[in-house]
Amino acid sequence: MSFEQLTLKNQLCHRLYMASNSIVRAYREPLMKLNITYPQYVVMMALWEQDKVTIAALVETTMIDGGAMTQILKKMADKGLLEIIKDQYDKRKRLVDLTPQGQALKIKAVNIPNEISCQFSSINSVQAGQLMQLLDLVVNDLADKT
Amino acid sequence: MSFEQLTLKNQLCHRLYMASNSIVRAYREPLMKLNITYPQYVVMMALWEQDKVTIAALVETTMIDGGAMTQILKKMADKGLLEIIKDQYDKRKRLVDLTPQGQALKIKAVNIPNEISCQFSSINSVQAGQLMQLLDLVVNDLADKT
DNA sequence: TTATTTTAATTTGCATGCAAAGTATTTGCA
DNA sequence: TGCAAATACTTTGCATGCAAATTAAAATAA
Repeated sequence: MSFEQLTLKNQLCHRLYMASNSIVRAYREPLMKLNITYPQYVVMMALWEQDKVTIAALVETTMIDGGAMTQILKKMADKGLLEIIKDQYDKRKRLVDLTPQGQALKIKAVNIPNEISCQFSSINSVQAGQLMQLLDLVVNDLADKT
Repeated sequence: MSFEQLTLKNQLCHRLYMASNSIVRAYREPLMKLNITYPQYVVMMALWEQDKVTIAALVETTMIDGGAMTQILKKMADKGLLEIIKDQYDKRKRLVDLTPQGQALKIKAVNIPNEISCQFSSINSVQAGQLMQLLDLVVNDLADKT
């Protein structure tokens, strides 16, 4: 156990922290055209894949905090992108339902992945795949450590 | 340009987002013993490496936002970990100086990297190295895109 | 059935991340 | 020298992330 590990350049975590912040920042401008933030974009992607899901399901898919999710969904509902409906069979649950505008936003968003990937001049698709696999390992290792 | 890219499972960014949040969350408990947050820990690591630096230098090293840095340093100063001194040669600048307590905290922190790495059961050191290299590429590609 | 426990969301308080505006100082140029 | 432009920070407003407390409803046990 040495002090050498306590160095920023040796910290996987700091790398992740910087990379995550950098890439979220990169999304900011393209997403501004859609009038949504990055976490809101994540929610939209989840809903474009599967609509009319419970908030709990959305929390699991996106890994966004439940408390934050409430606030995020409220803002998105205010923008008219979705509606939050009570589940008639279990009144504790709420179902999130995209509005036509929410559905339509997908078309405006379709080019965003390309806009972003254009900024990665030094990473090819193989490396991107490797990176995603390694990140999955990180997330899995850290999951459910209650 | 297909809709298939607009899928959470195909999003490098979402992987990064989840991984970064997960790992910062993992640091929460160990750091609570030191009474600091993760960004504060990053600042401490930077200062343990090099003390008496300007705030601008700290911002560059840590990649923490300047506005946030002001707040973070203020809290750390309140805790007695550091002092913020005016640069006598350039009164716009401030120098950050660790107190003896700030220096001493390093000893209590020395085991944290091990505590964290123990949680990575499915990643070996080679993969960790690969991951860090790939993340550096990401950060570099996205830097200075003003 | 009633009481206890669990589940699903919301709310609250604190700590950032980030953009934009504001404040001192210092530089640089006419 | 004098003033505009650049620097180095700080402040402010908004949007999360996260833990903890709270509320409402359903499931389970007694």
